[in-house]
Amino acid sequence: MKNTAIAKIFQDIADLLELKGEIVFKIRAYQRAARAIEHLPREIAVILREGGSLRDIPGVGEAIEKKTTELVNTGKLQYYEELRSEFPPGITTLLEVPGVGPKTAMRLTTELGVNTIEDLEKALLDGRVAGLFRMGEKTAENIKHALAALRRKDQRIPIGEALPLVEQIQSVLSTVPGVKNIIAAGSLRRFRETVGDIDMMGTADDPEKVIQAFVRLPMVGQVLAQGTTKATVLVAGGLQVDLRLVEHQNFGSLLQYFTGSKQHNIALRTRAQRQGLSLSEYGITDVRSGQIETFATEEDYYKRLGLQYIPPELREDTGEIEKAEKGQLPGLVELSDIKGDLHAHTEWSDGNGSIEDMAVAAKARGYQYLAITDHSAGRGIAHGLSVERLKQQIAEVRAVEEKVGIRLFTGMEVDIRSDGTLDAPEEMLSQVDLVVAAVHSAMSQDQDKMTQRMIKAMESPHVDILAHPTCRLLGEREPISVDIEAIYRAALNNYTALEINAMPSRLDLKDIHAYRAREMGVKLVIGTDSHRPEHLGYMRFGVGVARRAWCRAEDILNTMPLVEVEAFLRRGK
DNA sequence: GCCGTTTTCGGCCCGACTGTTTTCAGTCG
Repeated sequence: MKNTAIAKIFQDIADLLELKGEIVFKIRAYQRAARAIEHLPREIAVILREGGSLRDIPGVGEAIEKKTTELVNTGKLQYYEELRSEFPPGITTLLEVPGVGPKTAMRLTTELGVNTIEDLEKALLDGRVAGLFRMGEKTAENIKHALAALRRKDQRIPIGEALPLVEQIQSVLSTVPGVKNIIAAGSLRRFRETVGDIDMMGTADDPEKVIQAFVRLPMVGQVLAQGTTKATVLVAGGLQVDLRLVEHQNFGSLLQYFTGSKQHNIALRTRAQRQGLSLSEYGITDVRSGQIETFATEEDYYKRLGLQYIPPELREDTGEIEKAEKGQLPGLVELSDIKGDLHAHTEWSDGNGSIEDMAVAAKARGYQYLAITDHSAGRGIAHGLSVERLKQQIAEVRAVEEKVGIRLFTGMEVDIRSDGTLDAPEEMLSQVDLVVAAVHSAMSQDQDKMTQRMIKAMESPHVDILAHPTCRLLGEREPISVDIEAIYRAALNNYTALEINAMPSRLDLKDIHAYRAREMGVKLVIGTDSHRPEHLGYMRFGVGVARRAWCRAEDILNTMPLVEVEAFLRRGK
């Protein structure tokens, strides 16, 4: 059983216990464990198989360890089955409706026989909800709206769409006179791969003016609320954007609060409590004296708590606070550390720019090198390179290299066939500086076959990089089924770098995978898989993933200067 | 149910909003 499935069950248990009216602390314990398991960089099944302990996972104690073990070993959990049988099936879906909490859900079920979203809709329409004791027209109306919004709302949107939107908003609002800061907090600032909504914060001399400019932005579809310091709007696709203006001296505490994650903040407050401090979005209060200290910057805020500054990408309550206490947080890789891109396409296969276009764009980014890795001739891939065309391409790469003045690596992105062989003859593979291998077909193979297939490819003496290792497309295609730990080991044994593919639709490896790979000592590389010159800008998305994986510059191959990358390519695997 | 330079027992994050009350429960982030 996968971690995601285990986490889902514990979250479900928390919901059911909430409906049951259990004490909140027990409910929180299950929620915390669910989140911790969801974010775990290793599969629990693997940890157990290797005789490891689950008690190291924060929030997992004796009872939850036992239940997790039962789930992994039998695929079922007695406790969960019994708990579920106490309620009508589907009742927890009611909790997904904003405004409906456990108390309301239970009353809907017991007093109105409402068990599903459809039942709820009917009960709202015929006025039964409004007729409940301590409920009224207004409450029913609010639930009706929330339900409509829930249906309309698209899934969480990829960070690749959200970030450019935020930057548009920033660029307009920062021109309003008197604006000092405008920044997105929340999951976007933590660089999660998808975001549910956008929380923006700022400081300004005249907040009202900024709010007015905000609600008049061209991308705003509907204004939900507008006050003097706060406004909420919907933009295209139903995405909600909040803007909140605050006093300058409070900016640090507020930014910290709204950046989250919730789990990080809870852990932080629990710790502060032991020091006699109480944390809130307004600052840090000394419980005994009642004195509140405010903070203009997050750096000062963390410092006051006796902690190293914790970068937003690490704020997930996965051990960052303990490390910050000891001053042991790693210095994370920055976009400015990147010295080149080792995965790019041109019009020689399915790309949209010439070799020169790509080289010029790479040079403009300050890169020392760029690899041209067009597709091999394999089935399903447009305009793959033949032996003859590759020869011509190499000649052109060399000419452009001379002309533009940037080191260009000749290369190929070669398809890994279903049996693990490479879709290019030896005479091609041996001619290029760098080979990127990737799965593009037969993605539904079973786990054993897929794992063997990829390992076989990595064992080829020519393969330098395994690209987008899990082949997922965010919101579109599930990852392939593969023993990911075996892939890490094979990468290590065969001196193959694993790619963090920076295309916003891929982000593959994802954060927790990259975390574990790094921990095992695997060399990672961030590649944009660019198909046109401006795609080189995707690099920042890959860097975001790497930072969430706690990567330092030295963990990433393409932060290395040219000579070291050349040494890597000559490593004689 | 978890956890410990207060504790193996007794605690457990913080504040705001809303609607329906007549002092607050429920929900949210």
